[in-house]
Amino acid sequence: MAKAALVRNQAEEVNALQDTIYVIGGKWKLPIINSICNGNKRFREIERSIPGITTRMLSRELKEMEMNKLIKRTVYPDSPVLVEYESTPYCKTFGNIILAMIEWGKEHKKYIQEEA
Amino acid sequence: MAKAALVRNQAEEVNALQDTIYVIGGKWKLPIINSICNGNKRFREIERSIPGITTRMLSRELKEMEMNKLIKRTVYPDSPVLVEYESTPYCKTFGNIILAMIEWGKEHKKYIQEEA
DNA sequence: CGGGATCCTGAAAGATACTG
DNA sequence: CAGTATCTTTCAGGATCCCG
Repeated sequence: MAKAALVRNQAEEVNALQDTIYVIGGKWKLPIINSICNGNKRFREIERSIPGITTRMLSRELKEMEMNKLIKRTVYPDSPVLVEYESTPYCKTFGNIILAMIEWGKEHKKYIQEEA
Repeated sequence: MAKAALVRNQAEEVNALQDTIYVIGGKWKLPIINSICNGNKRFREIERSIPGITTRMLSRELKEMEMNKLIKRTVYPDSPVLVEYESTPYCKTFGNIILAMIEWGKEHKKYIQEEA
């Protein structure tokens, strides 16, 4: 009984972990979420804030994230057209993951530098 | 000055985030780390604990993780041969990330189920 | 500025079979 | 049990050019 419960919980946790990996998989989703949550609103602004990303990838990811209600896209049809992206509350649920990963990355860098 | 500091910190955080994504990228590294940290030691045991993984992927990842000092591999050369994998302290530094991701996955499942 | 449309490659991952 | 060896496929991601 206790054994069964333990096994079930482990399976549940692996599944949860794999689901999360599936949702935020790839190189760009978390950096984009992070950028927008940091207050970047414009396309080029977000682009510049993420080293290495191309317009194509940013465009694709933003579109997908809008469909998935992760961000809100607003067009102000003056000329020239102005577009703004905002994070939704749902987007902010990734905060803990992003913080943990930033933290790990900083520690890792320290570790690497001490070794060298 | 304050602005410069803010910008620098943001850049530093993006880099840390991207470094972390690079290190734990792919579908399998975190689930494997999680499994071993949960006490699974044997190859087939780890394999069974991770839905969808193939022996090939597990074999490759374990080898790489051993090289990177994430795990320790011990062979007990009785017959039949016995092999055990253990997590190193370095491996455990991913704990917070994994916990945050498991937590998110569970919440996400609740959210999906409420919608349906 | 804010993207879209195409074309293309490399690496990740899957399938299957086999070994000591 | 604990893997290795091939072969194949998919697709995320890059490069480039184009548009209003």
